[in-house]
Amino acid sequence: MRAIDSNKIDRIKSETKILIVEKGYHGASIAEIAKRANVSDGYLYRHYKNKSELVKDILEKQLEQFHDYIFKLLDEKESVRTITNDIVAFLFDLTKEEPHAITFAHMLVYDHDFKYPQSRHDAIKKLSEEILILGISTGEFAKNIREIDVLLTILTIPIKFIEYNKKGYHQDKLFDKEEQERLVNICMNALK
Amino acid sequence: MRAIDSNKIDRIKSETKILIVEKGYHGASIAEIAKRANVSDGYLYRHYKNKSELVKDILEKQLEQFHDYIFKLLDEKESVRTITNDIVAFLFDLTKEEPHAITFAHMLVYDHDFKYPQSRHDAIKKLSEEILILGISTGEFAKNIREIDVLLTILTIPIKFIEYNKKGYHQDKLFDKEEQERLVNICMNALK
Amino acid sequence: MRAIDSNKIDRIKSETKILIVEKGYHGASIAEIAKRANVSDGYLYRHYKNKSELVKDILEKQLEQFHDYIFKLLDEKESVRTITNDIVAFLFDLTKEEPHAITFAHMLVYDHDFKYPQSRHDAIKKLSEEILILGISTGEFAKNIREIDVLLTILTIPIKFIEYNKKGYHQDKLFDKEEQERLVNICMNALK
Amino acid sequence: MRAIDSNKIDRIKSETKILIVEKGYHGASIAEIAKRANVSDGYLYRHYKNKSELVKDILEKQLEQFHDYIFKLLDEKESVRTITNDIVAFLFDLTKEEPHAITFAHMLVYDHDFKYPQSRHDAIKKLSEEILILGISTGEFAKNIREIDVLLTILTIPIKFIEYNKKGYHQDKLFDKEEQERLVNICMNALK
DNA sequence: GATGAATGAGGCTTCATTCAT
DNA sequence: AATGAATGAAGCCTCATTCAT
Repeated sequence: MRAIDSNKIDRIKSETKILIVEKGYHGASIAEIAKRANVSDGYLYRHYKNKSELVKDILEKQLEQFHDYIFKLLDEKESVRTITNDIVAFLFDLTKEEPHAITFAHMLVYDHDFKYPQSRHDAIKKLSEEILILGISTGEFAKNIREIDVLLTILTIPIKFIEYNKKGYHQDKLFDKEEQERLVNICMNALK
Repeated sequence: MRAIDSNKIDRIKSETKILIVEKGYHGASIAEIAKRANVSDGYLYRHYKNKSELVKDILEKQLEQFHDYIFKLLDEKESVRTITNDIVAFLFDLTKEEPHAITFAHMLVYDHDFKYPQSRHDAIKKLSEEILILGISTGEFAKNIREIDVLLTILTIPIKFIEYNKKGYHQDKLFDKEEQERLVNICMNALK
Repeated sequence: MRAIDSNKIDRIKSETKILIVEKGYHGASIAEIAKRANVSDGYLYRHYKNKSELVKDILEKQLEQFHDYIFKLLDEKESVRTITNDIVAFLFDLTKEEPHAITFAHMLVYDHDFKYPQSRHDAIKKLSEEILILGISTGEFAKNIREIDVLLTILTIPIKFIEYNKKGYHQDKLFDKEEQERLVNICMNALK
Repeated sequence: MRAIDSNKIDRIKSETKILIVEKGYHGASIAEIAKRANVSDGYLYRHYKNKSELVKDILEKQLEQFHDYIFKLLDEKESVRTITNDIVAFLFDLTKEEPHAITFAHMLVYDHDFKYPQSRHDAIKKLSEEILILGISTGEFAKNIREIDVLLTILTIPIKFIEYNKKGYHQDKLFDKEEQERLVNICMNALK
């Protein structure tokens, strides 16, 4: 990766992600990130105000990519089921490519050392809202379903599924089509 | 000779919880915990080997209480629905009494600086297992439901519901009977 | 020892010696000394101003016993050789009874955390002086021998011999008559 | 970019030596060493893993220099007397240049807080061994002389002589040729 | 633009000592 | 008289950040 990617910033981002998953936000020192990225400690501060901003940038982009993908699905698809199915597929694929991606996000959401971006909070609210509207209009959701229920199921269950797997609960089948289908069913049933 | 002032230890535990919720594990310094608890810095180390042990003790007891409660429900109740209902009620009550309790646990589960207790991991696995067996036997669960699905729904959705509320998603109605019923329905439908 | 010796102070002294040899002056904490001596932490401070005084008292008494023994020899004996022989015998016997006694003294003489007693400094000076006078008068010493040479040989070599043995230099023969004789010869030859 | 200021490290080493002689290993705090060396507290840790390593490095180099010098003498000289003479001269010169050098070493040898380097232990054993062989072959030593006797005399007496002088025993003449000769005679006579 | 030497605030922890009981 | 609960000063060390080169 270092050989191919001559871009220092990319190397920094990549090593930061890895190190944070390995050692947590605090355990990931600037010195070690810089060393692994083959960059000087000071270089980092020419692009980011501080450690927190670096990490926020990485996380924000990862979440943005996820949220944008769902917004795009909402533009294209006409049923919540297909959207849910695509979300699960997206997350399964992401995990296959970057096994730590979801853990990375999880670790930071509850770390007070850097602030969770407001923009992502807003995006999640908007997504839940739009999915709710769609689900009601297509009749896939019961009448008393609310935004938070969408958040609790479609946007939480697939992510938690991946995390629990990594943590050693349930390891028979890994992220295949059958699991994917079961997850989608669980989510859709939940909101029916 | 003076008797051990058990208030002091209680104050330490209480302030530790609050401070960790406010500032995270790292942000919660021994010095500030001691100051808020009106106790000397060194006092803490007469009762706990170190910061990590103090926090682990608090967390473990809280989780143990929760898990034991569910084990008791499993002994007494005969349907998953009533158990789920009681779990939600328990968590709502806990949150009313100690608004930070669940956030506190969340913050630590993903912190690398101290190890999540294996005993709790095991307890959660056993709980999912037993609830699954009950749900299958009563016909409340579909045939293809697995342990992890129980974990993802009954043991995750109510907790996440409370967390998302605290974080400002959906704040109209707080933890009343109506919400409780809706959550139970979502969980039971999910696994049907 | 504890059962026989009901005297708390003696138990404290004894455990202090052992612990200092095991862990050094700093490593020997009041808490552990008190625990081993089966006495409360505070008890100690009813008899000694502080840790340093406790240790000084123990050391001083041990050195005093040694020095007084030599003064007595000087009163009784008429040759340096017999005195030297008795000194070596005394130190060998002491080491057999209390293997750590000499190490204990060595550890403290160079520890700045407590002051070496002036009285012992004076005693050593006086001893060297008197032995020198005797050696010159008996013709056992050369004319150019001085106090410090007595100190360097008769009062240093036997002690260092025991220490070096404990530290693992030369372990064939332990503190027997043959070794004793050799040491005495070395000292006497040195000053001839 | 700045080059490493080797003066700083030298200053640290120098002040560490002085402070340890003044106050002992424990009494010499990192904070005071840094302050006296006009360096930040943390600076030290960019060059040494911890306090113990810093001190060990200083001590080891000093002892190594001394031992290497003696090994060199053994290669070149053909009598123990000339070697002993050179050892005493070396130590006298060292003390004139660095009055604390020998005290510094003494203080650490008996301190439990940091381990005496095994390499130095081995070197001393080897030195005693080689000097013994030479002394026997030249007829300078009696037949019953052993390694430990060499250690007790040639390698101990000159050092102790300097220490006792610093401590105020015998201060008339300081480290001149006459004293040197007397010390050599004492050592050589001892082993004859 | 880039480096990496150097800083120093702040964290955790220990333990001799005090004093209420 | 004796205890041992409680204190808090002081120590070691880490690491994000700065800035001279």
